[in-house]
Amino acid sequence: MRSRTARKPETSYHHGDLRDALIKAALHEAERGGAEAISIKALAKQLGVSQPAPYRHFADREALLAAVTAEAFRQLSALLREAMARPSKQSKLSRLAQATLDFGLRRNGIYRLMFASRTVSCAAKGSELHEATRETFALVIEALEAPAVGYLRERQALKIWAALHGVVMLAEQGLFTGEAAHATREELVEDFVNETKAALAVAIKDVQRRKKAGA
Amino acid sequence: MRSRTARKPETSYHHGDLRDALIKAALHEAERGGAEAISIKALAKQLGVSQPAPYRHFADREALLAAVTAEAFRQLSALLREAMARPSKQSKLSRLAQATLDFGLRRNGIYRLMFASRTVSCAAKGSELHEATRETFALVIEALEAPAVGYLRERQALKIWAALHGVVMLAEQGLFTGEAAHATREELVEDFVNETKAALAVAIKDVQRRKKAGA
DNA sequence: CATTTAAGTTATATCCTATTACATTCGCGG
DNA sequence: CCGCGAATGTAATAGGATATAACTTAAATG
Repeated sequence: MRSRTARKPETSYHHGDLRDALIKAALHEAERGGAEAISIKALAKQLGVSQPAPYRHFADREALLAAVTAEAFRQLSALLREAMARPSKQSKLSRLAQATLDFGLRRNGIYRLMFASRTVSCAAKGSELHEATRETFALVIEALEAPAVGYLRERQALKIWAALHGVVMLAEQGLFTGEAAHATREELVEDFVNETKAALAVAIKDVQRRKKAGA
Repeated sequence: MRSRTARKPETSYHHGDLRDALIKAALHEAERGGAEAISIKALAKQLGVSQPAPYRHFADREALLAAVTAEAFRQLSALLREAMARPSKQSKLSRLAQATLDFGLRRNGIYRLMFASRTVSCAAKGSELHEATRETFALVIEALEAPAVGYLRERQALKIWAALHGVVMLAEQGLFTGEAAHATREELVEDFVNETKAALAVAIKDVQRRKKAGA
């Protein structure tokens, strides 16, 4: 009766790992319905504990959402890392970009939790969530496969990251379906990838040229 | 006692224009808190009507949100139209882009309602909301100030529109503040604008060249 | 093994959505 | 001008969610 997830179902009374089970179950709920689909009461019932039990682990709903969002970022990071590590003819950046698009569309409820809620912007500087978002963005920079050239590398990372999110957003809005489908989402993403590469190449040459002139 | 908004406060009992008042009040609530901040009960109280009164005008909360979102799109359209009409040294596209960024940051709660909720993607094809979103996107195409060149013009519109939303999203996440502030939001937007113009120019020349070759 | 503490339970308060049945007013045809 | 139907609003109520308080059980640690 305790079971259903049967993590460490032990004797009874104590769940064993309720905190973790809550996050995983919430992530599952959010998959389709986004943040709104996460109900503490429903989660408690699903996991076979009393309704207020989750409050032992999370101060309030917001705290749970923050933890879920952080976990989602870690999952995205893992996915991107895997995509970048995979041998392929395409560039790392291209693989990261397409993987992000895929994640954003497949797991859109979670994606909205990560990028379209106020949870992230409210995250304190040292928080678990803040760290998780920073780590993900670091992967974007890594995917550029470019040396640090002033602030230009970070700037290109910001640009491609922004563009990617925009594509996911518009795709979810249905701007790529029907009559307005003048390009596929993948094509657009590839466009942005190529523009980023071109801009980076120019920036790097520029820096080297300046260095030579100064030397 | 009826008043507070004092629209057409008449005798009593009948509000006069409850539907409209609800939308306006809801928009105001959403300004800071997004969709979650819209409570039918609270709105009813605010407008001095009984709690179930709004249900005479909207089937459920979702229907109200859809109407509010449609109104928000019309307001954005008006803003963009104004920005494009305003005499300026800058291009129409640049003005539209900066105006969108401004709207997205200033009225972020509403912006999230428009672009980060599932309300829009669930809108039926002929619905008020669907039309409002299409009209806004039409303004983006107009801002390109380019002739129709196959599907390429719409494609560029999609790209700049996506990029803009991405910038708003990341800005709201705080990726432009602190150590990661390797560029301002405005700079990034201007970058995207310029890339769009360049790509469009190339596309147009390409089409003309092909036309000449065919003639 | 005793005691402290982490983790869970029952009961309850409050807020919100939504429905049902009833009341009031508006406006239009006779 | 009046009366009747449709639109609009109200009161009462059901049901679900968050959150807190007071109490209980099991684990862990000296």
